[in-house]
Amino acid sequence: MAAAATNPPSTPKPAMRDSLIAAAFQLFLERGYEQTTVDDIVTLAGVGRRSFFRYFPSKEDVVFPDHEQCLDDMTRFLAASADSDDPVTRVCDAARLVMRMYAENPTFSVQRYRLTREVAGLRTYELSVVWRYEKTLGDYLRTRWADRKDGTLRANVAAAAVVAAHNHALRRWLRSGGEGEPLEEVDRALEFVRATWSPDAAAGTGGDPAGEGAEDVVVVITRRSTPMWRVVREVESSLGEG
Amino acid sequence: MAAAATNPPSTPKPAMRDSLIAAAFQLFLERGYEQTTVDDIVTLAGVGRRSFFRYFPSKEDVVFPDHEQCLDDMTRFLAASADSDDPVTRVCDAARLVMRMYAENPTFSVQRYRLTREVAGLRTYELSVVWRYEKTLGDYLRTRWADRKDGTLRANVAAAAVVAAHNHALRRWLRSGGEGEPLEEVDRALEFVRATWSPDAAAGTGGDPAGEGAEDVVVVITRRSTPMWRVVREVESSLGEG
DNA sequence: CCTCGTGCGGCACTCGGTGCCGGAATTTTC
DNA sequence: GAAAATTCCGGCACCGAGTGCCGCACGAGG
Repeated sequence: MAAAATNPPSTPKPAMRDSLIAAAFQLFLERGYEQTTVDDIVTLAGVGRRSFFRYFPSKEDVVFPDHEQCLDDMTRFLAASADSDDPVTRVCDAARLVMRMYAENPTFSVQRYRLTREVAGLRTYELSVVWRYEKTLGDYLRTRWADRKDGTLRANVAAAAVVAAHNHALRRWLRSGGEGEPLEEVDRALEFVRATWSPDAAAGTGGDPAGEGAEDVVVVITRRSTPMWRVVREVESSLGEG
Repeated sequence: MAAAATNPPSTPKPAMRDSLIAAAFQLFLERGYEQTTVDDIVTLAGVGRRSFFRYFPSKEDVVFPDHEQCLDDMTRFLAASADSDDPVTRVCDAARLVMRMYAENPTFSVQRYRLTREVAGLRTYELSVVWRYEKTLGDYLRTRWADRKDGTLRANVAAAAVVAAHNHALRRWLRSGGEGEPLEEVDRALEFVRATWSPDAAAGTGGDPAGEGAEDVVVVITRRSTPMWRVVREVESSLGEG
């Protein structure tokens, strides 16, 4: 809440926190989550029990040590968006942030996935985290569609759809053990959502906000039922703007 | 799971369970959820502490005493569906079941809503319940769209959209204090989802027997430098083949 | 009358989580 | 460079949720 005000350049890196995470996962993986007590963790880490709860509000939090930061990044990313951006596209890019974070440490992500699949308590905790992401996306869409008819309904449903598509790709990748390129999978899934949500015609320069150089490629998504002249007109006007 | 095999006609009605629910809500409403201990509840109900956990696995469960039954109803409802039914429509009807259950006891639902809004622990518990509904809907859609391209992705996203629309209407109604007709609101919201998901099919008619739709969305990727007439020719020939 | 199954209450215990305090380390200030 | 203040850490004591176990009362059946 009121913890870190300025630390985008480099994290102070508290050593004790990392050692607690390491000790916790070592024990979780070798004897299971519920079979490991907090006392076991702090004994292995060589610190006091009280210090554990200084860095992690609960035992579950040690399993998801980076989500708080990622949620922060997403909030800032959405806050830094311009009014000219397409809201749905922006939200999809925000979801990509989460996937990127998982992809940074594949082995860690897969290990955690195994844990969350087996332990019911961790699953519900993960649900609460996912809910915060969805709420963040929904809040952004709500403000962008404030003047629109059924704006909040549209925002809620769209946020849920984006989260579902992201999780679909994420889980597929995690189930495969971290093989393949997860970013491509999530792009496919999100493009599917975007296609069903801007059905008349969506055209623009390809994804990845940070990636330069691909200005040349144009992606067009439409439906069979849309008349060809409408597609052409939409594409031409979109190209004209760029 | 393996508890009740046959009790659709009439519930055996354990008296102690109901008295525990009544005592719990009385205390929750007058001094708050976290300020009420299980000992307080069983003292007011005049039963032993051990009996509380016989009927409710956790303190949170007493707040949602009917969801287990409702989830059971939904599962049976979906299992009893015919292959001729439109999957999306069927799932929307299943979501209506949940709304109906809330609408049966408006005051109770509103009181519970107030609690879940304030207490974080109850919110996450509710999330886990909602997740089970979403999973049930998703499993049904997955089997119905097993042969379809991107069937599981489509199922996951559609289930999430239906749940989001349902929750949107539900929360609006709960926030209003239980005024108005909740079923109408949820119908509107679900129709919105159905419109964005089966746009070709008109509302009401069973339509679209699971054949069309998957290949409805067309994705075209090309370059800026490609002449428009080549793009059009390519798209038209590609559509002709399909 | 005895027995067996069941539902309930009453412990005693584990473990997650918190408040509080004292001490050590580190930084600030003169 | 020493004293003072702040921060960080460990060690309690404590609360409350949840569980295992045992004993007891009650009703059904031989």
